[in-house]
Amino acid sequence: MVRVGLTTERLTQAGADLADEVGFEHVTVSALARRFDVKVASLYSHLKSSQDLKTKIALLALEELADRAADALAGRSGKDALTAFANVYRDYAREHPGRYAAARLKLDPETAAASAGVRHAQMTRAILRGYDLTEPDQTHAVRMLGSVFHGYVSLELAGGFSHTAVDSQDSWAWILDSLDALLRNGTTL
Amino acid sequence: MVRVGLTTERLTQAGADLADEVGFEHVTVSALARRFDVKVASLYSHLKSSQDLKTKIALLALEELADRAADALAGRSGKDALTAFANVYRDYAREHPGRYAAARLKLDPETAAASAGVRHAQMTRAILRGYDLTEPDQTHAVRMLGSVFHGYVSLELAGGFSHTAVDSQDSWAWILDSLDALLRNGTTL
DNA sequence: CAGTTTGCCTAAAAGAATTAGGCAAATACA
DNA sequence: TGTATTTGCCTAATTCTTTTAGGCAAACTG
Repeated sequence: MVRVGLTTERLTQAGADLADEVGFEHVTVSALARRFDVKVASLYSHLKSSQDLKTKIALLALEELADRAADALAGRSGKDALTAFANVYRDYAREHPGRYAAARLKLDPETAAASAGVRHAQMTRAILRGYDLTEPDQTHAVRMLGSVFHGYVSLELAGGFSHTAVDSQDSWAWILDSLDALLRNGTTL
Repeated sequence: MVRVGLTTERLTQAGADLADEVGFEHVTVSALARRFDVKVASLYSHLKSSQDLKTKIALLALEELADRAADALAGRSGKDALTAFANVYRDYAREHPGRYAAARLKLDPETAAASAGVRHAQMTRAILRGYDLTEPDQTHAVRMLGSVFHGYVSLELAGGFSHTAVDSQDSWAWILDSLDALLRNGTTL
């Protein structure tokens, strides 16, 4: 009976990889056990439940995403920062569709408050400091940016933009131009 | 052995109701059978599989949403149309969170092409006719509107906007104002 | 009212989640 | 180094969900 060396971290990582391969909705404790070639019950020393596994994958994805975003924002401001930030989301979702789906999991309020989700909000506000917005407009703008980024990425991932001849990359650039213009003009449009 | 009168339509309807009550991800053939007080196997005369049920709920939701949107658009144009259309999405998602989640299910291309999803795209284009956009800008704008509506609604539903003092309704209005202004100004921002 | 269709059933297999309790490997400690 | 303790992974069992096969009776067809 050789010990494989399971830990919560390794399980979470492998679960995230599994999500990218088969889709987050198909991540299961059984499949994860198979991947480590151990019995299912063995995972329950490290994970409370199937839901717990999903939550841990979500938190991992949020961390990774926040780390990448922080990297991308370093030394940038204005439209440059906006674009870099937006591309982090889009690129991450394309590279890691399962992890991205996990990041969209609805977390209970305490878990969400302790997650990297708060860093995301902070970074969005940091970007908006490059534009001239005061409250409550800044909050409105935070929400708008979050909506556009998440909405675009998730529609694109679902294949929603593959029917038309127009290239998705062009639409993305156009949208970022538009958002930048919008924010520069403040509320006086 | 009294016959309950199961039909695919009744099952789909009840499945949609169930989704609104317990969440689309918790919709199961077993739960649906329980609701009709019949044995699980009985549903398989009307449904091919669990996936089939989910797809049918998704198609139902897309139809309902398109019907509401068509109603809302009748006799409106410009910002009035834009606002009415956007509110249909948001209101539907708030009234029927399970159905809305179902409508976001990834459908295989043929199913999607035969679904009410195409009406949604057509209506979005109809709204944009009230603004002065030519291709490919119109396509970019279609994608942007879709992203914002879907993104906002899904973030709001996930509770993402409940942490701040700023009212979600105000942000929504601000965003619609911004989009209208953006589209009115064309690409010359 | 006989014949056919068909709706809901029982039965059964297989995958997935979860808990309880056990044995052996790793670690601690004398 | 040998013993004691912890702990990692196991077997076993329960429950729930999905899905298929085959049967009987109710509802239409004539």
